[in-house]
Amino acid sequence: MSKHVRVRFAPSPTGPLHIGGLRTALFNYLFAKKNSGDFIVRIEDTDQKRYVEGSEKHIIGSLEWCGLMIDEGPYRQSERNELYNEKINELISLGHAYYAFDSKEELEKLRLSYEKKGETFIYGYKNRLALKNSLSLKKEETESLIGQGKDYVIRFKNLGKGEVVCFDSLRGKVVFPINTLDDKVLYKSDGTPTYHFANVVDDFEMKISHVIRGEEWLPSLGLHWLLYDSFGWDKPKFVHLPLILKPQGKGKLSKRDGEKFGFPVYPIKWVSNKNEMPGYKEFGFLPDALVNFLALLGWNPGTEKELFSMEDLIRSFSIKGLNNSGARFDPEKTIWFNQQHIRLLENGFLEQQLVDVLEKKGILFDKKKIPVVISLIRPRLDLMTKIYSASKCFFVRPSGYDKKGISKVADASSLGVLRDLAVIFQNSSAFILSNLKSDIHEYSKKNSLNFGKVLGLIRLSLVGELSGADLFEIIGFLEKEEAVKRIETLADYLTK
RNA sequence: GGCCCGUUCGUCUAUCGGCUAGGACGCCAGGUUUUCAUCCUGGUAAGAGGGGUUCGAUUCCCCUACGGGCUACCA
Repeated sequence: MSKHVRVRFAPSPTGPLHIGGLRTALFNYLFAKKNSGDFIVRIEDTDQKRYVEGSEKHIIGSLEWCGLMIDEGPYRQSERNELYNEKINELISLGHAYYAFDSKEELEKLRLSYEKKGETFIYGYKNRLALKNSLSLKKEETESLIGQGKDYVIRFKNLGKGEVVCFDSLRGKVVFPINTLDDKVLYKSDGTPTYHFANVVDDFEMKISHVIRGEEWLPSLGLHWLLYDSFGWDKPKFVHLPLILKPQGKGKLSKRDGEKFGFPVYPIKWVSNKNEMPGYKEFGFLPDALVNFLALLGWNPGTEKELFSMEDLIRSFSIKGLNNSGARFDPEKTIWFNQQHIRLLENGFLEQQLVDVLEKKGILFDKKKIPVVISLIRPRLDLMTKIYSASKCFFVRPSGYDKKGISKVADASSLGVLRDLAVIFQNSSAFILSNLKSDIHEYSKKNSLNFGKVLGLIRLSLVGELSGADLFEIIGFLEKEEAVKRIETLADYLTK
């Protein structure tokens, strides 16, 4: 009975897509897929001045990387001018729009003078007859001005009184007194529509059933509502999503917060002639993890489940689970989600990733040993980019030693201890790890050394730092000769 | 300034009038018998304030405060 679900994601190509926009796209996508509907992408490029080269590519690329499959589009508003022309003429003949000839400078002046009085200038019902437009001028004057090629815009003609009662699926009734609304410009003097007009026309023409967009559009809902009414069109359902706020401080998340706080704000890297900003992908995040995190920022399934695949999200998604207050973005939690999603990965996938890095770095390795390495490093992988740093000790000798690590475990006695350890390793004839462990324990006890510190010393010599896989697993992997060699190398290093 | 929206642990959130206010991230402590990490257990910490309505309000209504958004021939 209810009509076919069609939703759209409508970004403007004024720069890269950031995670706020991505989340809007995601909720649209989830809603569409949940209801076997269509996910449409429409590029809102009515403002040529703000067009940024490469934006569209970045937007589409980001959606693709996250697994948001586009059913229709991308449409471009710049290619649909004929339609808007037709519709604006219709609106004028319906008496709901009019020509206005005031220059930007004149209006700017007016605004300023109102501001000085502590009032707000509204181009609308109250004062439009005192301004230069087709409502105040005689018909001939208007025609002559247009005939002369004078610049004009087309404005929406507000009723001026009463109120417009709108509905938002999340907030219920939203009421705007019409006298606080202005006669918004629908058509610019360059002959292209503004956002408001193109957006409403397209949503109608594309048979959009649900408009799911950011809360920053809520103040425009009144205007949009009136536009639908003026045309006599059926309205879609409206859902205004809460905004994503900065991790710290005031305001909504912005593109510059990434640089400021050191976390990515773009799904994939953004390259412009000015700079190159890595995205979640380049930081080592899995798209599923980003999607999972973003979905839970402003939505909840009503259960205590936290980990979702895209399929899970589609299955559980509902508008009712959406929440209506802004959410602060927490970079820490994205890492946790990523770690969790890495744990869900197939071994084969991780093994292939490791093989790829090793080959790229030109490091020789025994392919049979890859699965063992993966099983050892897997629990400590939070970012995919760490797959190499976490496993390099299995393939190459430390290129240096972590300074903090040295200061933590090394002291005057370390040199002697390392020499002794090399001997213990050497003498461990069968090289059975449990025996080796008890040998080292006994040695520490005999020399009243802290066992943990001794192990730290060994770790430092084998790995180069005080982190990584289980120490005895590493020793077993490297085997006696290599382990001894690395211990002696650290000893030599400390001699200097 | 005007208009619109919002307000539960530090953060993300649950609660559709009965709450000893639940979960997750983070942090802290302990355990997996002495390394790294995972994991497990426990701990920490909250309904902005004031009025109503009600037997009973975090939940409903109003006011204030605070936060957010919009206020362009930008989207």
